[in-house]
Amino acid sequence: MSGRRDEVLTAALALVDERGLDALTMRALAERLGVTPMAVYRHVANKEALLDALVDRLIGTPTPPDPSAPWRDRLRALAAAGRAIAHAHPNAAPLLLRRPTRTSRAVAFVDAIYQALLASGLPVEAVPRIERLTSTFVLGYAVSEVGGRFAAGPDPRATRGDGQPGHRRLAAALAAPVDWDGEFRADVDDLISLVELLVARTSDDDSVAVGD
Amino acid sequence: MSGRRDEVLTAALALVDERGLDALTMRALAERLGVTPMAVYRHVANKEALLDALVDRLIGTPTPPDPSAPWRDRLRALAAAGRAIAHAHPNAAPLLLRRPTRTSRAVAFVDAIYQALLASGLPVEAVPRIERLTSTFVLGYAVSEVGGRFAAGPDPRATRGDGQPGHRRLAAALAAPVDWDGEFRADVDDLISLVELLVARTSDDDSVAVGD
DNA sequence: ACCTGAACACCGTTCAAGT
DNA sequence: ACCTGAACACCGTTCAAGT
Repeated sequence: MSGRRDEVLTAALALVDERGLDALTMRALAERLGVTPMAVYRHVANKEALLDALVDRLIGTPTPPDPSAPWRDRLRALAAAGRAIAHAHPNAAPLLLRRPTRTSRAVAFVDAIYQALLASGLPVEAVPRIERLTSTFVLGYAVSEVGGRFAAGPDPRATRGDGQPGHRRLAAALAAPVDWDGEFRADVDDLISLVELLVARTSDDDSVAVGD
Repeated sequence: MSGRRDEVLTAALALVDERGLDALTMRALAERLGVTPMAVYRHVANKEALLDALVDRLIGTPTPPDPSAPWRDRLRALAAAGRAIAHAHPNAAPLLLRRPTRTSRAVAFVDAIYQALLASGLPVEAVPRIERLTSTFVLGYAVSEVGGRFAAGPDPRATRGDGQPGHRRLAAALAAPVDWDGEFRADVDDLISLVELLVARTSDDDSVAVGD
């Protein structure tokens, strides 16, 4: 936890931002720090640990929303914050889906989602599941977006699914350019609608069977 | 497209299955094929292309569901098939979220989802978005699952979010073991409920404003 | 069409040693 | 506490050459 470790992580993240994840080598990192490759190992156990520390630093960036705000706004803010991390560091984004991240900052992030979902009135036993559903979607969307998994290139697209009945019927919709910000907001709003639906089902049914 | 290329991909996938993604090196692959490293380059342009071909092979495995089946069943089958790929090849699974995959097999998979969503009555202009929402979730879930992102280890879990209010309120729910198959089915059913909700909203509102 | 052999410019990590 | 230097066992990929 020496002060130097922070410098190492800052340099590592800068390297990834500038030149991509593949360019992050212990040797390149050492060079950027003006030091021998082996000197890096004083501050980080090995490359795996370096990547984990990087994820922790990424997750630690956003500040959790005010717990007194309405739960819908909190969920929207948390989703936007998760996506913003990937946008701020597109090259590092794939790491977000790569590790358990049990660090305290990651736990704090999850906890903020738990609190928002609890405030919605969702039954306690459904909260962890919906948290995983939500954060899996948010991370998956953001990583797909910056990683180019969604990027339907302009020219190949027209002929892409020609023989496919679904693509043919959707030709017009698929030809239009996509507003990714708008799509993400619509998705998050849909997930909020889903939460509301589950809450409504719970209160409809007063003999709620729990457990076993 | 020579017959040998298939052997190369089969060997590559076997290598990944047995020894992990990191063990897939051009040299190790060559050795498994009983050949010089450079001989592999006759059948695959470079390592990137090898990985892309591997993704295509993974996606090509499942057969699309019978188009005459009810759309809900089709969606469930497609989701299960996507998840099954990750379970069959856990070491290769991370590749699924790593590339655009515009190959014809990937397009066929997406098209089957399009067809199911169109059959649900979802408005045409919402179908691509809900397809992305759905497949992002399915792939994200499956990859997280086999990659250990969800795996809350047994002992660290009890004390994991101690200071966190959300975790504290959920202590009982978080202590219970998770049925991942059941959770996935519940998630897919929830997404189906969401589709139904969007369909209902569309027909409620007869002045559907579209476009611009 | 398919494969080899030597080489180049890299990796992560170990060990023993220095200050 | 922090860093160096040499070494080991690897990488992906090029080029020129062979059959």
